[in-house]
Amino acid sequence: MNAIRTRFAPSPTGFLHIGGARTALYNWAYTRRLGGRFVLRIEDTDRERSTAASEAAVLGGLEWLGIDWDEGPFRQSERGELYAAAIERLLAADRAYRCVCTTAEIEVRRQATVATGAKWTYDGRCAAASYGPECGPHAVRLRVPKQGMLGFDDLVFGASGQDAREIGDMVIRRTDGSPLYHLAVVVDDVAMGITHVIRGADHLNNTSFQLALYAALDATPPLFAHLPLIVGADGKKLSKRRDPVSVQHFQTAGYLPEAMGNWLVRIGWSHGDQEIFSQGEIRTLFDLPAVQRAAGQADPAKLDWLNQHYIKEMPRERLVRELLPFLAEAGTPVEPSPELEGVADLLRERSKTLAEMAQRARFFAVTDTAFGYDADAVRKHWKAAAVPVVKDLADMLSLATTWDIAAIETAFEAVLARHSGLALGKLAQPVRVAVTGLAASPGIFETLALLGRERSVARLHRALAELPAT
RNA sequence: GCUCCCAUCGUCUAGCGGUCUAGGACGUGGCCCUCUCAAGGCCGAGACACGGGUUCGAUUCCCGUUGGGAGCACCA
Repeated sequence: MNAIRTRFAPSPTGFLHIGGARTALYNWAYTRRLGGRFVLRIEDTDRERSTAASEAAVLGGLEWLGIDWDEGPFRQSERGELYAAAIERLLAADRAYRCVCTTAEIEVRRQATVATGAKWTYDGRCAAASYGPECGPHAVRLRVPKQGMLGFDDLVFGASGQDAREIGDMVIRRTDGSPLYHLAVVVDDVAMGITHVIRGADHLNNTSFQLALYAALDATPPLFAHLPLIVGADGKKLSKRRDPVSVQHFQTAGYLPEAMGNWLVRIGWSHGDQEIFSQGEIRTLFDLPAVQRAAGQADPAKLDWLNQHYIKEMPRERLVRELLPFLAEAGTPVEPSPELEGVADLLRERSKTLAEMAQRARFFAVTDTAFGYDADAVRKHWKAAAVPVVKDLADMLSLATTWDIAAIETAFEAVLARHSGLALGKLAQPVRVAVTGLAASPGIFETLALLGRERSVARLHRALAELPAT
């Protein structure tokens, strides 16, 4: 049996959309599992809306997600002769004809038809006229069968298709000579030997017309698999305005590509009760029959959970590498160090995103004099009664000969005992405020250990000198 | 409006006639742990849209209703 061939065919009209990303992921996974070839094709026939920058954004998004392709990217804007030749062939075989109706004329007739409550399809006025190339400005229309069923067996939706007479003779070449989307798609899919077309369900209704195109081109249609759409949090179509839709948005917000892929693959697909899928599992387990038919909502909270899961599992070195740009972005650039790795380790259980982690790492990345104190934290924990205790601790720590968690804990215990068995919390919280400026942070011993003796003591002294006790 | 599609907890889903007092996960409420925040553990609330059939038996099959979605271009 021959290897399957699939394709992902985005329009570079913005950034990589999460719906498109999922379509690409499904195509990729399906193809990889079956050992086929995955083709990337840029549908940029709409030159108004297509830019090199957005094409780069789409490609970059795919690469970030770990989706690789075997052929392409091909650009439809570079394949015009192919479409022109196909249209000429259809014309020569009388499977298409020239139409001199203007859009204004058609609009009048369309209105009249719609007014009767009927569905409009082109009325075939030019169908029998046999206009030649010299008929003046004209479009080209495909002769679509007027009876019978243009049906297919969708790999996800099952028996699909519609009555041929619902379709009408569609334009395949504009008056300006440019080919229409459907023509270009079908010609390309035939030329590229695509065996499985896996795409969004918004194309389900278009498929019948494309089937007519395959027939007119004497080509065997591929198998089709339509994917339910991803809808917004309100159940409505994703809106660029309301919903975060671009993959790049999530990337810059500090989400990991594996979390993104895991999130997307589970919207509309499942494998029993399994929730966590590595990239490798996706490509060995994904299959079309398990794809859902109902549109699914993208739940950001689930993404957060997934992202934290992958942050918790990530090897220390890579975590730091991923975190670095976010630290710089947060205004606290810092060089990699064993201490930073330690900070990342403490923070991985407390961060949903890398951006959040960078914020939490601020206490470590910021210089000892540049960081500020959270007013609420100071008011709540920097009590007059605590000041002498903190002072004691600062003295004790400044004399410490070893600096590790055990030594710091011992110092705390000694100070606490000296102050008639004060609870640890009464000391830990003011120290936390002095050293991080915040009421919440990783464990206080760990925090001090990573900060080092110099910085810890300096911050305690600074707080003692500057903070108003209440 | 017309054509097509879809319908299990708030969300993603398991379920492919009896195994369902409907399972899991996220989220959510409570408890435990605890120097804070998390993480973690335990417990809880939470759904088969509705109405008809078919069947000994429907979450599962069929038909309506309702609700949602998509498509109806010389856009892609």
